[in-house]
Amino acid sequence: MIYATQDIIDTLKGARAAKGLSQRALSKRTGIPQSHISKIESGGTDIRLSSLIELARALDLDLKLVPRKAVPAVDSVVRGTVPTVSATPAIRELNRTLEAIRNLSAVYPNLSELKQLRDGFHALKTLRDVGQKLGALRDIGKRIRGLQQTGSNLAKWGSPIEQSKAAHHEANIPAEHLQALRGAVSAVQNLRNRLVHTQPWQPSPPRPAYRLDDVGEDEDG
Amino acid sequence: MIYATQDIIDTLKGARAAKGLSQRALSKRTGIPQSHISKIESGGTDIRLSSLIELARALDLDLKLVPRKAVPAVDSVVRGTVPTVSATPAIRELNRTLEAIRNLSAVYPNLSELKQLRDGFHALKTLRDVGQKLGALRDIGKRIRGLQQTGSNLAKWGSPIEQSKAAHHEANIPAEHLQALRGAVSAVQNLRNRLVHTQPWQPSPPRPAYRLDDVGEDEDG
DNA sequence: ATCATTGATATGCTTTGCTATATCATTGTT
DNA sequence: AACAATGATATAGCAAAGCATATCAATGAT
Repeated sequence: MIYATQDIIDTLKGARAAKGLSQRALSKRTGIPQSHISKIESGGTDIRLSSLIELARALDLDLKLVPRKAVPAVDSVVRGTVPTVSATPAIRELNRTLEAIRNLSAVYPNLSELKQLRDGFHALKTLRDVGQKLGALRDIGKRIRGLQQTGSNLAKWGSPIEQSKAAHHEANIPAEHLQALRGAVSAVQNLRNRLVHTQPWQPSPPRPAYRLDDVGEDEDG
Repeated sequence: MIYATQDIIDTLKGARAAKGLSQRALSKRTGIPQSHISKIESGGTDIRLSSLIELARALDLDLKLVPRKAVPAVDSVVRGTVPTVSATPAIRELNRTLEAIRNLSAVYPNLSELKQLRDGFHALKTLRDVGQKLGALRDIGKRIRGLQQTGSNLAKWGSPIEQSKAAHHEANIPAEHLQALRGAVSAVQNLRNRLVHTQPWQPSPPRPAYRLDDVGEDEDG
C-alpha cells in the first residue's frame, strides 16, 4: 500500500528469508497462520500493531519510532552493527540448518551432539570465507533437516504445545539418527578446520557462550 | 497491552505533547478522528500499521525495524541526537506557538510578519536559557493564538481542504491583527535580545543537535 | 460568569484484520 | 514417478478497527 508500509514489510520479509525460515515455520513461531503471513508479505493487508510486533519479535527485530532527523544516524548504526547488508546464501543456509537444529533440540533436549552441532555452526558463521563452502553446507544441512521429518510423528515439532510436550517426556532418539548426528558433527568440525586452515590468522571466535534458545543471536548477516 | 505496544504509544503521545499539538490538531493533520487518537493513546485499541505510520509521519517520526542486537546502539544514537529527553515546558510552549504561526501562514501566506515571527521563534529555540522566560513566551503565544480563533470564519483552518482554499484567494488580514502580529514580532526580538544579553558568549550557531520536539518548520514555506 | 479548549467516551455503522482450514502450482529431492 | 516443502489463494465467520458525530467534565482564559 503506502510507501512506508512497504518498507516495513520488506524488512520483515528479508529478515525471515535471512533466517532461513519458511512462512510456515514463522507461522508456528508466532501463531499467525501461514496464509496470513503470505498476505502480509504480499502487501495485501494493513497489519495491526500487535501482529507486527509479534512478527518482529520472532525475527529478533525491535520496532522503534525514531525522530526523522536521527534516521540517517540510526541507519548508519544499524548498518554498522549488521555486517553484511543482505544475507549471503551461505548465511541463509546456516541459519536454516540452525533452525532445524533448534527444532531437534526441542524434541531431544540434553543431547550433547545437538549442542555440539549448534556450537559448530555458530563458529562457522564467524568465518568470513564460509561462503566458499556452500555446497558442503547444504549437504550437511540436508542431512540434519532430514532427521526432523521422519514420518508424521514429529510433524508438528514447531508448535509450542508440542515443544513443551516433548520437553516433558523426553523422546529417545533412533540409533541411526544419533549416528547421523555424530556424522554431521564431525563434518562440521572438518569443514571448520578446513576453513580456518585457509585463513590462519583468523582471531579466535569471539562467541564464547551459547544459549539454549540461541536463535535470538542469529543475525541476518 | 503488550509491553512493546505501550512503548510505541508512549512515544507517540510524548511526541505530540512535545510539539504542543492537541489531539484535535493532530487529528486534522492526519485525518484520524480525535476520538480515535484518544483511544489509541489510552491504549484501548490495536492500531493498524497505516494509522501508526500516518501518526508518526505527522509527528516527524519514522518507524523502523531494528535488529535486536543493534537496539542499544540505536537508543544511544537517538539519545545523543536528541539532547532533551523530555521537552521542557518552554519548548512545548514554543512549538505550540509555532504551530499557531503555521496555521496562520496557511490563511495569510506571504505575510512577512509571520515569516519574521517564525524565524524569531526558531532562533529562540536555540537559546539554552529560554526556559527562564516561560512567562513571556506564554504571553506572546497567547496573543498569537488569539488571532486564529476569530469567530468561526477560520474554524477549520487546520484541514488540508481549507488550507488549499485559503491559499487560493488570499484573505486580507484585519488591521488590528496585523498590528498584533507586529507587536509580537518586536516582542520576540526583544525577548531574544534579552536572552542573548544574558549569555554573551553563546557560540554563534549552537545548532547543537536535533530535538525530538523540533518541528520540521521548513516545509510550508 | 461565560466561553473555548482539551481529552475522554459513547453510539451507529462500515470495513477489514485475523483465524481456521483447504487447495493449488512450483520446485526440488529421492 | 512419488513425495515433501514452499508460497499464494480461497472461503466463512468472528472480532475489532476505523469513521463520523456528539456529549461531557475539567481547565483556563476573558
